[in-house]
Amino acid sequence: MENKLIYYIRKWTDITREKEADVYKAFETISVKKKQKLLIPGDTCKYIYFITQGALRSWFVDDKGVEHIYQIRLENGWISDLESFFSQRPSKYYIEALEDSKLLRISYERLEALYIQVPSLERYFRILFQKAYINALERLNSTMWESAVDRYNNMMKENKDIFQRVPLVYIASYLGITPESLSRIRKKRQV
Amino acid sequence: MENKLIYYIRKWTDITREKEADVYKAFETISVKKKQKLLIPGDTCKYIYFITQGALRSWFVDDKGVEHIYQIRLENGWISDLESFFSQRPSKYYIEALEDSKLLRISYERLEALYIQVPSLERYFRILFQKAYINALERLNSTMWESAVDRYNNMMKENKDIFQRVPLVYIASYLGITPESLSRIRKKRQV
DNA sequence: CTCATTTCTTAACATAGGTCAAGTGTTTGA
DNA sequence: TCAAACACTTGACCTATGTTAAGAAATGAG
Repeated sequence: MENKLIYYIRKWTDITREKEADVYKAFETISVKKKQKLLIPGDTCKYIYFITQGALRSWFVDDKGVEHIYQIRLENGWISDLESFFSQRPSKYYIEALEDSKLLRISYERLEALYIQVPSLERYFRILFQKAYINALERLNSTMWESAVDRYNNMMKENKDIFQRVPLVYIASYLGITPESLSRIRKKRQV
Repeated sequence: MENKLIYYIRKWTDITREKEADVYKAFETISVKKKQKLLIPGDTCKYIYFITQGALRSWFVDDKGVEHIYQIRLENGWISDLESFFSQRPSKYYIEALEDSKLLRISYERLEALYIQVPSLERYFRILFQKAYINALERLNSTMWESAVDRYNNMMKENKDIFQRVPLVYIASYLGITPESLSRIRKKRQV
């Protein structure tokens, strides 16, 4: 199998070849063009997406009309609005491709059925959310207590690939600062 | 059963009375006095704790010696350092009781065994972490994009009980501001 | 009941990062 | 292929929140 999804499930759980096939069959492959939107506010998020190739971002627009990016994801990551997906209620987020991308998607009903058919999947997602939660708390601590410069440096260290592929405006927003500030930080660094 | 843990598991999963008993037996009940510590930096977090009564906080100390609170939890919540617990590596956090409290605790090995014995528990924790992750992202967005005043007002609306039971110094840190700032915010409000 | 400690408030001053405005490259799509 | 849209930078100025320092109020242990 050419994608990493099955690879990760296999890594974290005991799963039979047969069940792997069930999982694989439950996902649909889709291709999206750069700038194509997978979700807009008001719509309910029908799918969660595993990225096999490409890059996507997710953001919301505040009352003043300013965009705030809360996720940037590359291949082998998941993207969705989980709150909308799991509650099956309208989302406040956009999801859009930053590059032409290839995705695996699964719907809410299909996933619920699959949890029952393949209990290892429940374990996989338990571990996935556990890690995601720990990461989110780390990002929270860093946003609350580190300076913009430190956050920039950390991201440079840990997600260098994102800087090569994603416009700085989006990275600035993801870091919680303005593009102007990011520009100044980068200027200082080079000296 | 007098505590809410089984209640929540029952609410989110299909679990038999027999398996409920297995879960119940796997947890130990402990009592802690106000100011008693359950975890200090350098130690590995041996347990996750479900609070049946009381209040606890968790924090870390930065290189300048400043305390940063990242969790405040009341009864019917969980508290732990998940990163240390799941990796079984040393923690950088403190956990301490803010009031005399009663807790249910389970060790890493015991929990891993219980997942196998009671698959519904895997589902319970999958849903728990899913919700926790969604909350952490909400808190992140609010920290990044809302003013301290808005964060204070939201917390007042959603966690009024915490204000009645926890010193403001801790709440300020949890909100990502100094006690002085919180004091100013509260003063303005009353006018 | 009382002294020590903890918690909270206030004020003067400092600063990181935001805002506004303008300008220069660089893609992109008709 | 060339205008329009996007991406990035720079500078002058502004503001929310931090820092430092002090004191008042509340709480708690002996």
